[in-house]
Amino acid sequence: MPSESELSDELGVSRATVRTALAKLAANGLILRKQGDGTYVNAHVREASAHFGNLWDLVQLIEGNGYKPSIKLVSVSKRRATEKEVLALALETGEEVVCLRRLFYADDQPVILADNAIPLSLLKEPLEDIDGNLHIRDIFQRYFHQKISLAITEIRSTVLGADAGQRLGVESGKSILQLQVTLYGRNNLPLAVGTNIFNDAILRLSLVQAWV
Amino acid sequence: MPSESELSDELGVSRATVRTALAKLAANGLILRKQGDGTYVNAHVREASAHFGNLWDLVQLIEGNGYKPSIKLVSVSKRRATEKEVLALALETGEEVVCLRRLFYADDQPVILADNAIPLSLLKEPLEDIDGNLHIRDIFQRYFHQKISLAITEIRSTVLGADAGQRLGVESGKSILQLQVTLYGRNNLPLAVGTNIFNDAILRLSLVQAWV
DNA sequence: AAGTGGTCTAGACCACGGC
DNA sequence: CCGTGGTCTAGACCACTTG
Repeated sequence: MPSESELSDELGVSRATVRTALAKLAANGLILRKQGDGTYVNAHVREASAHFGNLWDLVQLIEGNGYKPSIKLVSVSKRRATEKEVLALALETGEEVVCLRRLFYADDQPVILADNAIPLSLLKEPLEDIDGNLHIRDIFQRYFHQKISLAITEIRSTVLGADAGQRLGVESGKSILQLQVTLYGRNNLPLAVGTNIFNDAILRLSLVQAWV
Repeated sequence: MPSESELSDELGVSRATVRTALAKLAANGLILRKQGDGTYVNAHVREASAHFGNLWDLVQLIEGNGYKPSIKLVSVSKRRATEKEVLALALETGEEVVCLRRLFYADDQPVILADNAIPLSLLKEPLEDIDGNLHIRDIFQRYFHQKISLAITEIRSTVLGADAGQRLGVESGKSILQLQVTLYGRNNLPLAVGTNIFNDAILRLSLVQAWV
């Protein structure tokens, strides 16, 4: 790529401005910077599906694999929080959670079964209004009036159960990926916990890391 | 945290300098920045094991789980590259690769079985000299005179084979994580492909993503 | 309204890599 | 040696959040 000074001349901005822009690209692994040498575009990025560590953004994950993503709501309900959920979501025992079960498709093929539990106390709109086909980001914005600011994803290997197997159209008993996600809001409080059963026979889960 | 202006005053540096420092922390999810509000330390980071997307750095991964890491060389040899390796490493058919098989321990418990294949043509020192207990970064620096600049890791779920099961002290047939890593050098050419069998019953593989 | 982080300028010097 | 990116300064204004 052109050097920083060339870019700042051509674009009519200061070098500092060019640098902050390039820094963002570099942070996502899109370009590689080498002191004393130059800046290069990262030709290997296309090989990865989750460029920016967006493990929790299932829509992007499917797109990154070159498929057209779509979401289908399986069920929405409310129930008492389990002990695990009480712990993870910082609830009082006996509090209720909203349960979203959704199925993600890649080109009309089911690939991810996503279960989410969200504290009922955060819900700002009627439960029945929830449009389960939306992006999780928009669901939180619209019905919970919350913004997601942090996600922690734990990746596990597990054996596919009968129920999930049927939903995904895969014989149960197979080895499959499980992404356990905890989402946090702007106030640093937990918004949701989720379990995503991920058919890694169809979708690749690959990450880039650019070295300093 | 103190505001940028406070920090720049206290530390006697310009605000721009403070900003670049904070930007690095934010990129790794260690702090959260909110325009119009302030900068906050991310208390949830400690829940993650691989903060910086370092999926290929197994030593850091083990440390992140709170264990003391150690490496034991199982075998080092050379052989013809497989077809897959020819493709992934951009070799000619029939070229040879150096094969490193290593076992990673967490507090003296085997947790990761790592197989690496590196083009023999890159080797700059005698094969026998290789110290398999070193960090992969140092192995490349010392014996191949190469620096790792990019890594792409693909995460899969698989069934544990008999051989790997024995090495890891786990009964074979279990569901387990497989990390397939491709390392690239400064010149953007592939340095190595690796398959890491990862016992996720002991080690957690968790990642943070800070939202913008 | 006051304070925060986000963006930007126009300079300067340093550390590194390739030739 | 020269050009590259890395670091740094001392200002300025804007966008946003909170009280």
